[in-house]
Amino acid sequence: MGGYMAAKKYKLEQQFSEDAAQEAIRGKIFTGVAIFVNGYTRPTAEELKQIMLQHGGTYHQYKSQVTTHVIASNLPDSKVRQLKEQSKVVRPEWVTDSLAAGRLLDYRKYLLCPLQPRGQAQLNFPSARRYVSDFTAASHSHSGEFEVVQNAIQYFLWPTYFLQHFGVLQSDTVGKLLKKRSQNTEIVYGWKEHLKSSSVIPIKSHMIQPAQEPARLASDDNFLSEFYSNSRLHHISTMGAAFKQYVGRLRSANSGHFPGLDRLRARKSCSDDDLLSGCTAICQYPDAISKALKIVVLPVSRSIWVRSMAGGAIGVVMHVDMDCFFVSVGLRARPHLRGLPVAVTHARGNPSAHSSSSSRKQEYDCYRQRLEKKLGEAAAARPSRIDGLDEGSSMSEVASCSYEARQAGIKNGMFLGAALKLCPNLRTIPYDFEAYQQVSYSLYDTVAEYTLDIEAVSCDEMFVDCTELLHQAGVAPLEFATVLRGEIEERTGCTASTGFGGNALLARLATRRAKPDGQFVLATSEVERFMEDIEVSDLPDVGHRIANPFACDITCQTVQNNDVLSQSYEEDIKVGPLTGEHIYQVEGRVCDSAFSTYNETMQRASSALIRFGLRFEDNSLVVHLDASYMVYDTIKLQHRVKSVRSGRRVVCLQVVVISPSIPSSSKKYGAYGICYEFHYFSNLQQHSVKVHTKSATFYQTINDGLLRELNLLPDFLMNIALKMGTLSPSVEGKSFNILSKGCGILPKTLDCTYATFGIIADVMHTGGMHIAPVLVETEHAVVKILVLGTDNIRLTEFDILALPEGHSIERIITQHHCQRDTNFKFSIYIYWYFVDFFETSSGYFGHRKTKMGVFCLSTCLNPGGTVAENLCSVWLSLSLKYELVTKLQFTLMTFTGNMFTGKVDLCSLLAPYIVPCIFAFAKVSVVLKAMCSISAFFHFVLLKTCSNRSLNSFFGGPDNNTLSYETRKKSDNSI
DNA sequence: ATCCTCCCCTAC
DNA sequence: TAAGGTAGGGGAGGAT
Ligand SMILES: Nc1ccn([C@H]2C[C@H](O)[C@@H](COP(=O)(O)OP(=O)(O)OP(=O)(O)O)O2)c(=O)n1
Ligand SMILES: [Mg+2]
Ligand SMILES: [Mg+2]
Repeated sequence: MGGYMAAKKYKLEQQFSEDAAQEAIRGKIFTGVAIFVNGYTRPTAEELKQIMLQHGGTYHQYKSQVTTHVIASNLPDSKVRQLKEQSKVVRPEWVTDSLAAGRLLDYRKYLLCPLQPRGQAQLNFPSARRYVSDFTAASHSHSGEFEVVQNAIQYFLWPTYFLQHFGVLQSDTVGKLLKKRSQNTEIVYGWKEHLKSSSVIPIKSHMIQPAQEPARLASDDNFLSEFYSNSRLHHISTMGAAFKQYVGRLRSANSGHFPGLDRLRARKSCSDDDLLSGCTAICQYPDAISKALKIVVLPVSRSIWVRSMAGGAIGVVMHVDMDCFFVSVGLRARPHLRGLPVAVTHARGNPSAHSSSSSRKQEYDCYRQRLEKKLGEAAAARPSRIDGLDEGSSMSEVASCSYEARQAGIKNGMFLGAALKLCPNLRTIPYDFEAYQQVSYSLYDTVAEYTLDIEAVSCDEMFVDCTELLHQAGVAPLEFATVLRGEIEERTGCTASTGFGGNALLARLATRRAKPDGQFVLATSEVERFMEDIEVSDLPDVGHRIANPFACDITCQTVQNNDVLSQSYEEDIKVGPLTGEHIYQVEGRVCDSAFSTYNETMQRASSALIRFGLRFEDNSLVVHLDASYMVYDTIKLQHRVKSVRSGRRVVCLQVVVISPSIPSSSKKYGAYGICYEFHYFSNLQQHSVKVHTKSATFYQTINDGLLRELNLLPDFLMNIALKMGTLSPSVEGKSFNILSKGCGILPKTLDCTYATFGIIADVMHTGGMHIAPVLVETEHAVVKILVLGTDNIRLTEFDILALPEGHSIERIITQHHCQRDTNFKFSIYIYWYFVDFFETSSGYFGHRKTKMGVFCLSTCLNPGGTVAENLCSVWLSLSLKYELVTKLQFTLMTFTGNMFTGKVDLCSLLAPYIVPCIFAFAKVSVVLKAMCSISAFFHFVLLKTCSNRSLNSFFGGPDNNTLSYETRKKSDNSI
């Protein structure tokens, strides 16, 4: 275990010395050169990076628009084609020879592929202005039938956007090459041949409406619905989102009565002392931290905090997960299979079911190539899912397998063929998605009888904050677990396992120990020992890509050997400070993950893309197919987006293109052999557009834009889809957490450098635990007014303390910045800085960054009032209506940058304290110093339903709050 | 200095 | 036959 950390440390030290070396810049022969290294090279990517850094060049981790040269020693043709032409693909000798020569040599002698086109093709785009206004005009001619889709399509078709962003295709490289390839008869015939023999659903012309007519949904509605109804991944994804929503709905409808609690109370059997020790065993923090917390807390409201923090207890988190979920559900109707190895699959595992076993080998080849494309040469050495499979083996995936099957080594996600090799008498049962959903509802409903402090994870899994519940019911964690699991099994016929811990990560790890059909409490005192048995790869969110460099023994043993090290690290992904901290928990034997149980954000992205079986029969149809499929997706998106309320939007067009060099395609994946995927992004901040999805113009636009301007040969287009992201809840959204990372008007991350602030690091060492010290100088607390557009996009901001007294907010805003005719709303925004210390003595996590603690009141205020009046009204309103804010979540940051989080109820007693406290904070009062001296910062979390109406009634109603006007959008649209 | 964009990665 | 969908976090680096 120490090995990988040694390796990690070595790596970071190298990084640091590189940085130092960079300071002394030598010759600058590579000035203006920006390289990206693709695949294996000699010298290695790491060495090339060094050369670049030391000689004036730039090294890119990923290929980007400004990459001037791609360095590669050996690339498949398809990859060369994929690289855009401006980045000349050259051999690494160009760099080394130039270095040796002391000057930049002509790269053309070092081109990897002589076929590379030289000049940049000029594309003749119509002007953006005309393009958009044409589209708008066409849309308006169908008034009354508009789909109010906040739709990206036209922006993808906006030629200047392509020019700027679509390097790969727009530069004509791939387009031309694809075309060239298609003229190669062998390829074309191969492709057609394949199409005939494959199981692709061919799209017939009669399925397609003429472009002039209003078209319906997807080209082949049957295929789409059939696929979706059989796709397990689609189901679990959809159900996951649905249950997150469901919890929110339960919470809004909650009457405050929890029948489960009464049942628990009735059977209360343990004494208060037992209870207390049961809970504190889980969540007691080291003395130093408990003490520190009390320092913060006690001045605010002694009684509340003392109750919540009895014995230093912060919280008890429970994780619940159904045991082999799909199998358990399936076994309810098949009791005779209980105790046997069982798996849920589509195929029945009958080898004779394959008609042509000869294609199996081809299938495996294809699979291997995919892996290679994804992982590079390393794929060959890595164990893969097709190892040991033969002609008769089924490649149907095992969605879930029973614990008897797991004893044979079978795992979820394996191919059935491989599973049968491990366990020939494995029994397979079919999917039953409806039943899964019903059981899921029962599971959630059961837990919801006890508490609604639930964070849904998936259809079979959730986190539950039990702190309050256990205290109220007076039961110990294990007793609650017994009752709850009994009820779940009774109601669903399936078993669940639960784990308890002081935070979500520990709870999750505890569940793993508890399975199957068990429960496990991970006491604080046990954590260190427990973590000894945890591998890096056992941590959630650490998959093979992140774990690999740490898990690989060879790497660890060869730390001393430069060559081997750099080679084995060459392919590693970068581990940043956050991932590093996450991993550190294993080495440090600590688990103080800042996982929040209350990530109560709304859905912020939505997308749909099938990478299976969807193909086109002939070129003439592809346009219609594209269009209709896109319409399908758009509607699907629209439907979902309506329910999540989009504020800021980023839309992405995904285009799947089959690899031109590999005409033979995978049968398993329904002709999706080896594909390339392109993502084209567009930002819709300023543009809410109505798109008439049924007009002929719509199709024409897609036709022109996608196929002509992308110069994409239809033969190779597999699929296209839309993806909407960065959707943010609007003020009137229900049940939202305004402080969630990346949510709403708050930026996702805020970077400031350590050096910016004159911070005194007065380190306390207490009981072996480093506590972050005095962090904040008083002047670093800031109160701002944020001015937002109606779409929640920030227009401008003002520092309140720097504003003149006595002016109304409205006047300040209009005077300073915004046009009088601009529609806006505003909120008050309070924040302060703190230091994010990382362990530096060991050298592991040397990045020092400050982050920002944020407190935000994103509510409608009175624009006619002065700043002071508004602050006052916020305070009063909150005090009067304290139910609005029901939970206070706080975070304590330790010296190592780890965080402890906790939360307490806000009650009438506390609210009057906490609000002035915050403002005092912002106003640089004594309280600020007191609180900051132990480096805590607070998050307010609006957990309770917070409807627009209730907000308005608190803060004066919408009419007072929003200045009217209307012209901004319009003028933006007519660009 | 911070924001924005694009990408990779992970989980169920 | 088989049905490899999706949301969300992290990281790098250019844009502003
Ligand atoms: N690769 C995977 C993983 C999971 N699932 C589905 C089937 C599982 O039953 C369900 C829940 O996933 P879990 O990770 O909770 O696994 P199980 O519930 O099957 O087993 P466990 O007892 O380990 O929780 O999601 C799937 O289809 N494909
Ligand atoms: Mg499970
Ligand atoms: Mg699960």
